[in-house]
Parts: sequence; structure tokens; C-alpha cells
Amino acid sequence: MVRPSTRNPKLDDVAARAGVSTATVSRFLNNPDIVAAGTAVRIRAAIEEMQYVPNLLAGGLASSRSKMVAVLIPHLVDSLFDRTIETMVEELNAGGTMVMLALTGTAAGRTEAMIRAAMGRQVDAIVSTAPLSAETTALIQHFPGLFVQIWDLPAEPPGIAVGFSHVEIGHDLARFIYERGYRRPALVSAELGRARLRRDGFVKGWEAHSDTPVKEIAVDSPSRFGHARRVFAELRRQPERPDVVVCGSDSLAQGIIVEANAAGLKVPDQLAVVGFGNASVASDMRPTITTVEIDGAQIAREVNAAVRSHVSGVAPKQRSVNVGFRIIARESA
Amino acid sequence: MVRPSTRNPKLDDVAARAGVSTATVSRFLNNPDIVAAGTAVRIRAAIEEMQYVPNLLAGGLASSRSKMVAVLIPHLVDSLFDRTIETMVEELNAGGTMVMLALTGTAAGRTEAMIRAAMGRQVDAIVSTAPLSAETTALIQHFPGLFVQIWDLPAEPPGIAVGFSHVEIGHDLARFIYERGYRRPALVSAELGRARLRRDGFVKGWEAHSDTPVKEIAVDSPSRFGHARRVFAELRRQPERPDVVVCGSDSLAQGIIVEANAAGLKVPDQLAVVGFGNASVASDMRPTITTVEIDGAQIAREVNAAVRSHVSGVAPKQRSVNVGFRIIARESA
DNA sequence: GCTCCTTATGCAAGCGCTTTCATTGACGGA
DNA sequence: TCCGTCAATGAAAGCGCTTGCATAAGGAGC
Repeated sequence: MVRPSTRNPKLDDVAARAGVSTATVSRFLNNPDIVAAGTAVRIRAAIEEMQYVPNLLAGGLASSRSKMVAVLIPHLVDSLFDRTIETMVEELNAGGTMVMLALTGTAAGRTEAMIRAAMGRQVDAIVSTAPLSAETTALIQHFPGLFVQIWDLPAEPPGIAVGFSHVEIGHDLARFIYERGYRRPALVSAELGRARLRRDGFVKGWEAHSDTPVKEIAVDSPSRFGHARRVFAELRRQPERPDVVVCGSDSLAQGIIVEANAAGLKVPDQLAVVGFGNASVASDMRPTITTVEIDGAQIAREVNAAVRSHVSGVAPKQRSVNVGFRIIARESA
Repeated sequence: MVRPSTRNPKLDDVAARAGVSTATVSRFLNNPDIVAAGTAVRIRAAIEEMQYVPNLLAGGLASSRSKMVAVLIPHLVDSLFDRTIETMVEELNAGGTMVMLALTGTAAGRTEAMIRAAMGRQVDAIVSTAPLSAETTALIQHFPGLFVQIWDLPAEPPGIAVGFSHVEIGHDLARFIYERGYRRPALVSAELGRARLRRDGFVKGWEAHSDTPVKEIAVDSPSRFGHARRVFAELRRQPERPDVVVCGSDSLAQGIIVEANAAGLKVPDQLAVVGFGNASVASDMRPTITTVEIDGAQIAREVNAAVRSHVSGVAPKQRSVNVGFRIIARESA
């Protein structure tokens, strides 16, 4: 790579070239409206000519606003959060804020390290999908930025929360499939965290309608297409074959449909399938997949709005934002 | 959120508490081995007691090493790069380096803004999947960090490149399907960038074997499951129905299989399908999908190694690293 | 015993910005 | 004409670290 022979220009250089003080250039950069039009023109020219790129580390240090937001998710591949992340990153990028992506894995422990790393970089906000341990919650008390928990609505979030009720989803799903006439549901669910909450909601909800027990099948988190073979095999082993299977993700639902087809079972006539997440595949699959839609982009927008208002010194209006969910009835159930 | 009543501790405070100078604490933080064992113990205790979190913005400013790497990709959802990104982030996080994720979209223009944003934050490296425009290449000349282009091997990368040859993939795929006995290939490809290169390689390669023209079907980038319906319809409209369809992604391949099944066509007997990327679904689908495997994690590891050596002042060994690819023959073709 | 290293540490000058406070000049009103 | 106001700008003190240079103390070699 070519190394520049001269050091990169700094604010001083631009100021000198434009014949103003560094303060004025700084103002131009951060708040163009408060410098005189003529001055602005000269500064703009100087910046252009020198190819000046402001050092935002220095700026952040001086202003203690880093224009960075940390986002913590367990994984990236096959993640339910991809649309949320994508929307957050796009919107924030457009506003000049960058997103630091931190992967915490499914085990605990790494979350705290990532939060420290984020705090050390003076991020304006930390957005996390994972609930916090007691130690981490203590750590967050010293964090001057905004802490946002997403995809869930804990009763007492350490900062603010933007999400929805997993219990309610389970509950509504139970009613939904009962009303559609299904009577022997199987529930494929991971055993931890939110999947667990949905499971609890579902089982409780189902008990309100029927005495038939819910057949439960556990999978690793997150629910994936690859689980389908084993899950389907287990379904077939049941003495009373379930008439509907409720999955923890659309890709697992898709996998079940594929397995059912391969086994010559008609979906939904012989086995109905319900997904979760409304991934794009849910509407493209044949049959199209009945699923629960979470508006991930909406979560992102709420988070971004909260971050923006926090940065400009306004306290967020509410501790919790419930973006809700929607059961989308399609062909598969 | 609870606001701390006292300001967060800084290096000075830790130094005072440990009875040493700030220089020593700084050394302890960055290079523990060079401080005396006893001193280290006291400093460690002070840090612990005060819950000290170093300000890495200040550190980065002083040292001009930010321990941040920017990664530029077009999209996050349905991205071929997810495994590469995931591995990069995980490995770098483990070493205390954070990843700034920037989304450039498919249109040009945003790339330059993202590169500026990254440079302004003094990142140690910029990793980009997109080729650079002339202006952006000029901009990069002033970038003191490492620029890494991934998923491609341009002849003269602005920095270094880690990738593979798309032309070669197309070429090898043509031979592969010819050797498997297929004679009327359809190629479903986006018309831009690398998909275009694979297409060119394929067509050239095919011409070496057969006079039958390759039936080409264009789709938007990136190739998605959702394109399958239209593509399949178009395939059926052909007077000479293709016997194999080569897709730009595994999810599109999967979609084609679903459509074929729905139409009562047997895969691969009546229509063979080839994917690209070896997503997890490729091995889980029924039939399993013949595809091209790119070792995204390997790309990430090569990138990380280059970044590490660059940061420690060692020039990378080579301008280009070819991680190759592998055609995986499965049931679908 | 003296000199010369080596190791551990301290001093203090930045790193490149932001922002408070002060200053200047122009303008409108009385 | 004079004063108050306001818009535009400048001077300079940080923001919280890192690091080159200097120093001190101990040990080895003669």
C-alpha cells in the first residue's frame, strides 16, 4: 500500500488554509448553520482541497459523544435479529453513527467483556438482545450512555426495553391453532430464554382450551432447518400423531415441510406447520408458512429514536416499548 | 437509569490509589509483563476496587491504534458473507478488537461515506466486500491502516485481497455439470459484479464442451429464495427444457427445488439444481444440494491474521491470498 | 570501590479535537 | 449619537490516555 509522504491534515491545517480558527472549523463540522455563509464556503473549499477527514476519536474524547452504538447479539448466522440489526445499522449509518457489532455466543460470560469493550469506547448506547446478569447490571450503572434491551420486555429493564411479550405469543398461538381446529399440537422449542417463555405461554394457553397434552420436543437454540429431520422422525414416532407442529423459527418450519413432503405427508392436511419470525422464506415457501410476524425493523426504528433522543439530552418517554406481534395465517396451518 | 453520583474513575485515580504514576498503570494495561510483579498486584487491586474501565478513545488518540476494524458489506439479511463476518467478529472480539459494521447497499456512493466514517475513527483496518471506485481508491491512499478486499482477487488490490476466483468457479462448474452428463444448462445469475464473473466463466467453460447455448436468466442481486417462482416459470417456458439449473445461491437453489416439487418434477432426474455457497441448508435440504463451498471462516482467519500482523508493524507476506473453493456433489445434481 | 548495564518507574509533552468565555463589529431603536 | 443586542469568531483550556526521555536503584564485571 502506498504510504503518504506527508501526514494527514488536521483541523489546524484546514483552519489555517481557510483563514479561520480551529473553533470555527469545528463548528462548521458539527453545526454548519452557526457559521457565516462566506466562512462556510471557504472552510468547505479547504476541506475539499486537503481531503480532510476529521479524527472522530479526538472529537469523541473532547465531546464525550462517540457517535458509536454497540449491538450485542448471540450469533450472526441464521439469526432472528438480522432484520433488526440491518435496519439499525442502515439508519444509524445514515446519521453518521457507526455500529459496533459484538457477538456474545449463547454462553454467558462473554456479554460482560463485550459491554466493557463497548463502554471503554464510550459508545452512546448499548443495545443487547441478551438479558443481563447481576454483575453486568451493576457495571451498567456506571455507563453514561443508553442501555437498550431488545426483543423482550423485562419488568425492570436496566435501561429501556423495546420488544414484545413472548408469553403472549405462545398464548395467542395456542388459541389460534385451537380455533383453526387442530387438536393434537406438538411444540418444538429450545429450552432456554425466550423460546422457553413462548413455550410456557403456549402450554398455559392450550390448557385453557383442551385437555389433550401438548407434545413437546426440545431442540438446541436457535431452531434451525437442520433440526427438522430429527424432529420429524420424533413426530412420526408418536402413537397419536400430532396434527400441527409449532416451530421456533421459520427455517425449522420449512424443514418440517420438506420432511413431510419427502415422507408423502400433505401439509397442512395431514400435518400443519407454524413458524416464527416471518422470514422472507415464510411467504415464498410452498405451501406458504403460517407464522408469527415480529417487526424487526420497527424495533430498530424505536431503538434508534431512543438513542437519538438520549444523545440530544432528552430522556426517553417510556421505559418499555411494546412493538407487538401478529400471527399471519397462510397455507401451512 | 441510575446516574452515578461521582464521575467514573480515570487512569489518574487508579494510579493514585495504587501509589504509582499514570505511566505505570498505562504500561500495566497494555503490556503487563514490563511492570514489576508487586506493582502489578497493587494496580490490579486498584482497578478492581474502582471498577475502572479504560477510555479507549483517549488511548486510541494517544497511540493512534484504535483496536477497531471496519467491515463493509452490502447487506446483512440473506448475506453470503455472514459466516465470514461472524468468524471475524468472534476472533477479533476475543483479542479485544471491535468490529464496526457498515452497510453499503448495492448502489455505489455509500461505500465512500462508510470508508470516511471508518477512517475518521482511525480504525486499524477496513475490510470490504465491494470493489472500490477510483475516488475511493484515492481516499484509501491516505489511510494508514490496512485495507483488505475480500471474496475476490482483483489483479491490483488497493491493499491486500483475500478471496478466490469467480471466473474459475464458473469454469469449473461448467465442466462439472458437463461431466455429470447434463447438456442443457440454465444459468440463473445476477448481472453485476462477481455473479457476472462466475457467469462469464461458466459460459466460456461451457463453450469448451458443447455447442448448446447456455440459457441465461437474470435476477436481482443477491439471488434469493423468493426469485424461485419466477425463475422456475421461465424455465418451464423454454422450448427445450433445461436439464440443470445453476443458481447464484443455495437459497435460490432450494426455492427451485421447492417449485419443482410443487410442479411434480423430480430433482435431479427431471431437473438438476446447483447452488452456491454451501449454506447449512444445502446439506439439510431434501434432496441435498450440490453446491460450491466457499470457506468463509477461512477468509476471516486470513483477514484477521493480516490485520494482526499489520497492527504489530509487520507487512503482510503477500498481496493476495487465494482460499479457493470446492464443488460439493450432492443429490440435487 | 567504581563504572556500566539493566530494569522499573516517573515526568511531562503531546494526540486532534470541542467548548466555554471573551471579544468584535454591525445593526436597530430611542 | 449612544447603547444594547446579537451574530460570528477567536483564544485557550481541557478530554484521558501513551510514550520518549530521564532518573533511580540494583547488580554484574573488573
